[in-house]
Amino acid sequence: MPSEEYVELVLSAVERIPPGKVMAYGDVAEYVGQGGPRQVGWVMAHHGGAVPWWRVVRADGRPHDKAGEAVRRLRSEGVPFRDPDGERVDMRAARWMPDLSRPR
DNA sequence: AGCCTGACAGATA
DNA sequence: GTATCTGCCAGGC
Repeated sequence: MPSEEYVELVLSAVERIPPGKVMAYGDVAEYVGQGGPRQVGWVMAHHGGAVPWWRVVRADGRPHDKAGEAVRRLRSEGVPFRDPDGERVDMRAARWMPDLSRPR
């Protein structure tokens, strides 16, 4: 079980993702500098309700909630999809990383 | 220790 | 394009 501090790091990173953009689990892990994609997944599974969880997707662009609420929200934010079905986000265009030079 | 599981990722076939 | 496998990190049994 990750420390509370780790949980906070992950959640704060997710909170910074602007509408219309997304981050992969691995991206979040890289940003917080510890753990891995699966740890981020753990955090989201247990504390995701408090943050814009739908902006965290798999590296291949598939949202966790396939064809469900995530896709609906992402579409309404203008996130580009590779296919009309909304199966996969266009990561090339929608991928985002926090501005390291301007933390907080 | 050994094996299994998971909101994952990358490589390979 | 899909399907599998292996690696990854942390935890549960």
